[in-house]
Amino acid sequence: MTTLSLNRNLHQRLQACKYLFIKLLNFLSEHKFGKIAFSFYFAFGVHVPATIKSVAQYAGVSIKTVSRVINNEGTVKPATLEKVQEAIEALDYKPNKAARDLAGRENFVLGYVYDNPNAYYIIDMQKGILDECRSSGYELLIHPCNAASDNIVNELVNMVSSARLAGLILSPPLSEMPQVLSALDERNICYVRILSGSTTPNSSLPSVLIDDYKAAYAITEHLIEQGHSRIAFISGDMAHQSTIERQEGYKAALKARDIPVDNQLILNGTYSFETGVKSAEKIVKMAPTPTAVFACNDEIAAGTLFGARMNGLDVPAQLAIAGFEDSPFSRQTYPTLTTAAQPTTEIAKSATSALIQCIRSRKKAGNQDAIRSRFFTPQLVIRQSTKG
Amino acid sequence: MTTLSLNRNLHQRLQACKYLFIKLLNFLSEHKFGKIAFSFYFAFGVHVPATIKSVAQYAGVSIKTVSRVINNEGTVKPATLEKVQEAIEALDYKPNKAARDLAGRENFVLGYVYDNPNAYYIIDMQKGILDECRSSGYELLIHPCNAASDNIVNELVNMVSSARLAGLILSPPLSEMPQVLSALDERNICYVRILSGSTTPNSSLPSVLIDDYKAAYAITEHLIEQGHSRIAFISGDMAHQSTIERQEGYKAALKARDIPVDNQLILNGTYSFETGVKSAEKIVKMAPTPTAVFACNDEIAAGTLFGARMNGLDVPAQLAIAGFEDSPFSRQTYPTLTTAAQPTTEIAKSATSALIQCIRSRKKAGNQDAIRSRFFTPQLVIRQSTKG
DNA sequence: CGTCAACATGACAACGCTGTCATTAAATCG
DNA sequence: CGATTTAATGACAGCGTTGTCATGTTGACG
Repeated sequence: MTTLSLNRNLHQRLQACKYLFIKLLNFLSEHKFGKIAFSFYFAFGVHVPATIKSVAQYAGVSIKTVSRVINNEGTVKPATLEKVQEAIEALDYKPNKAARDLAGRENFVLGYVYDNPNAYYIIDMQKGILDECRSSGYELLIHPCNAASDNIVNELVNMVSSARLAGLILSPPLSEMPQVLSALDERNICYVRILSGSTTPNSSLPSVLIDDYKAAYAITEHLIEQGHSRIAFISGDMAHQSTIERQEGYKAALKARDIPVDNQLILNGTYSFETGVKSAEKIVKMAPTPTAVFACNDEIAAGTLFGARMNGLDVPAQLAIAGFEDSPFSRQTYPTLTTAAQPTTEIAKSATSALIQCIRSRKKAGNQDAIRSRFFTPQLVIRQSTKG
Repeated sequence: MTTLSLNRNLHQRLQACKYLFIKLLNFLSEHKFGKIAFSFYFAFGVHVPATIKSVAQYAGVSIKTVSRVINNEGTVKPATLEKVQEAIEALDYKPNKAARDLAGRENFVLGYVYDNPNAYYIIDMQKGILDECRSSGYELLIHPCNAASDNIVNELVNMVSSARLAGLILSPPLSEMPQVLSALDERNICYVRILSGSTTPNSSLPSVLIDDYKAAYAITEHLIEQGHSRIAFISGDMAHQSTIERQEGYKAALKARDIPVDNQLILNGTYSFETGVKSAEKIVKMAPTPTAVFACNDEIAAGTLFGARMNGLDVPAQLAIAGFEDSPFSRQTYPTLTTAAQPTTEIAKSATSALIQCIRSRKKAGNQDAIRSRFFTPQLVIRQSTKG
């Protein structure tokens, strides 16, 4: 046997040597270097990141105690805590996410799922989520998808299980799809919803509510104050609750001023530039022509502006246009667009922190803090497109 | 001792029971259920994902062989391979990323680092990268950052080491910053660069090259063909190589038609709407007034359009405007903008696949496939803003 | 039909952390 | 101030992979 193994090919022999050598180095480092910052440079200039073990050794405690410190378990004596924190600092220790994920039940990864053609919105959302993630040690998996796909429920569930996600951030329209929500509930998956509305949904999970109704009311009110009474409304996708809320706000504001709601002035569409263009063409043909348009978002509004101009209409003199969302390009049309600004990055942060809180409270069975919704109301921003 | 431990608090006792119970269940599942699809539902409806172990057992091989199959190591007999693949299918096995990351040297995570205010570009890039990642089992970490920050090099290096990234995708301007590149090289970090140029950079790492020069040449040529000879050029940030390439292309096209390059017609700026607005104001004051403008990107072009209109100029009759990039909003201005279209999503895919290939070839020391650059040339898209 | 590569496969120790439970130190109480 | 609870800490076994090395197995060759 031994003679045979001596005849094995050179490659394997060399590997064996290397292996032994590494063991030797590890042994030496463990027994000789004591309080030296392992994290710097090792023999051969190989960077060896600090591990929980080296921190424990440096601080003179067990690895479990270090684990307690980094997980904020709270059952560590102040003196010990300080020692450990010093060690962490000194060694520039960063917990290995893979190891934590493997050892623990859930991964420190959140998923952001969206189906939204608005690039600016997505970028702002990502920014807010990332900010919050970084300060809590979570990572973010982004997942653009097609909400209309038949397979969307499976797709999401698979993603959660295969990436072992700790939780999901859902923005509209996914946050408003019952089949998605119930599938997640069934599998006990944590999620936070960002959605349109003003009342807390009946759910044990957190939500961030955007009061589109109130903002749409304010926009409509503003148009009325500018002297308009024939105000057209261009809807986005009816699958988005926001469309409905905005329409309701529009109607309510009209009613409050005793202006009858004329259903012919309400045009259906999607959240797209094209909808705006097409709607503008319909609007110019109406008689009497509306003097103002409230478009469900800035993209539609920009399209409407485009269409109005193609038809030789002056904005705002002949047609006032208001959008919604405060996309950068609402400032980049001529004239600039009146709109409602929502603090997207703030909303994202708020949602993310709610989600993380929810995940944490789930881990500790007892600690069922009341889940509270958070509320935001987009603010009216008056620009050139409605100011005669 | 024993009596003492019997008096321990109830909580700990219960946990001990639970622990034993789980062990029992595991034991049973291992010794009784043989070829049953463990992955479905376990006692108590708890979903237990298949592991490499269950696959091995199902297929009647060792876990190492399964590992060989999922890593495509190629040293598995066809018959065995098939057995294992069947087992994987049957159990719906998905390798646990955390475990792979922990056991292996590098994580299956790529980083996309960017500092770019153009939301559409970022979204398209993300989409392409994600597509490629999904089909190769990688994950994506996105990292928006500030390239002008003093600390940018440290920030990136820290990110790579703390998330144990396998590689980085760099888009401009980060892909063109020597200090960033050399820091990454020093630490032997794999990256792929997307950058402006037409010649392969001197590097052992892959690049994706965008031939801005050629595209800018084409745009300028188009303007000349429309009868323009006084063509202003509005630069983006000079820190972007693309700005320089585009300017060079512009100059070369002029020279080729014997039109002298007038440096007064070249305006400096940043890749922003504001730059366009301000430049338009300077342009209308020039005498003789330029009849065409080539803006370094669509955002500047949109700003120029805005500024021109503010000054009562008709586009394209009095001033033709061309942009660059084919952002969606180049289609959403009135008139629509002539521009150069780059297939951003394709570029992202190409870059990502190059990176993954590079990472793989690094793992196997011998397999040094030649690193080849990939080339893209943005294509001229003629729209209303330059067509009298 | 023994010999010896080359090929195929397996046993087992890492990887760095958290969960479980045992143990020790500190606090509380009768 | 000893008994007993409670707080703090530690020892150690996983978690699901991959890397290392050893051990079959096969096939070509003399």
